[in-house]
Amino acid sequence: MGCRSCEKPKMNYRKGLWSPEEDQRLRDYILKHGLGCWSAVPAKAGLQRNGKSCRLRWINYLRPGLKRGMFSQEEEDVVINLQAKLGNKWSQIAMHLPGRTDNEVKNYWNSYLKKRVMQAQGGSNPKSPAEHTSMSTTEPAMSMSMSMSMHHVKNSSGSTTTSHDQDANISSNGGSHALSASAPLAQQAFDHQAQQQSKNFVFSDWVPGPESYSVSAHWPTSTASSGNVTPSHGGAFGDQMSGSYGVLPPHQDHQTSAAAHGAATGIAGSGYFDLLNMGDMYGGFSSTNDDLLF
DNA sequence: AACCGCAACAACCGCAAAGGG
DNA sequence: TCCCTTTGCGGTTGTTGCGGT
Repeated sequence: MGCRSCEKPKMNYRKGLWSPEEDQRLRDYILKHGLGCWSAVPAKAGLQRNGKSCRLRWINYLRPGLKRGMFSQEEEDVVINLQAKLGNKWSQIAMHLPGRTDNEVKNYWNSYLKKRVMQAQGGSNPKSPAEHTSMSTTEPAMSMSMSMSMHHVKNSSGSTTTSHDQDANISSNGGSHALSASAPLAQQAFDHQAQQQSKNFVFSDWVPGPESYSVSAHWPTSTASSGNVTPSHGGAFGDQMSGSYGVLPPHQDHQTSAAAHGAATGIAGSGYFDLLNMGDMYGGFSSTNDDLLF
């Protein structure tokens, strides 16, 4: 783990929001050199950030395959139920949500789902992580039933829309019930979705810059899951990271309008790198297993 | 138009675990 | 085995945009 070869000159690191230029630098660097010693990335990429910040930026925003935008009903169900079962183990929860980061899940929970759960529970405080932990290790099924009235909304054939096989396997460790949300919660979540209609369910606006990339990156071969890396929509994103990307409009800032996101979505299916499919390509993507699957 | 409150999200901070020398 | 460094995770804070008054 330690990377003693990494020089680390003491410097005043930049903080705050990332500029498009910084994003581009980091993206370029990772594409060319792959993931390695984060502490060395800033210097080598010409960024005045610390490695920690670079890592976070890559994981939460720049890396390919990320979904952006509202959570689907199924994703909400997964978050609610896994939170009830695991507590605030956001990285573990995120593992079940391809394309979602632990940070995104955490934010979504804190800003929305937690309140919904509280309301559904009659205003009582959500369980503390400790409570979750102890309950999940001893009586997970009880934990589920206590947190909300459960009923099945998914069938065993994997009708979840995440199209990730892993999702079909989500179940309580000790129980036989499928993960699901209570009807009130589901309705509330649906209402929330309706309110957020303007936010399209899109994938990362991770798009190449003005130039075409011809990448021959040094992705750790041991981490390039050959089983998952199966470009099926024209994109070449195998363990060689070879191929060139189409020329796209300049990178949009992450807070662009839904229309801009929609444009990106359209691009994905029109001969450019299929970002949509990448969510499946990197099925296990989460902040906790980048190095394993990338 | 200005102010305020709120929601959403990006990013930082601190801690613990992991790994190499 | 210890020390140091890096990485990963979760909590928290900061920023921005939007709607209401």
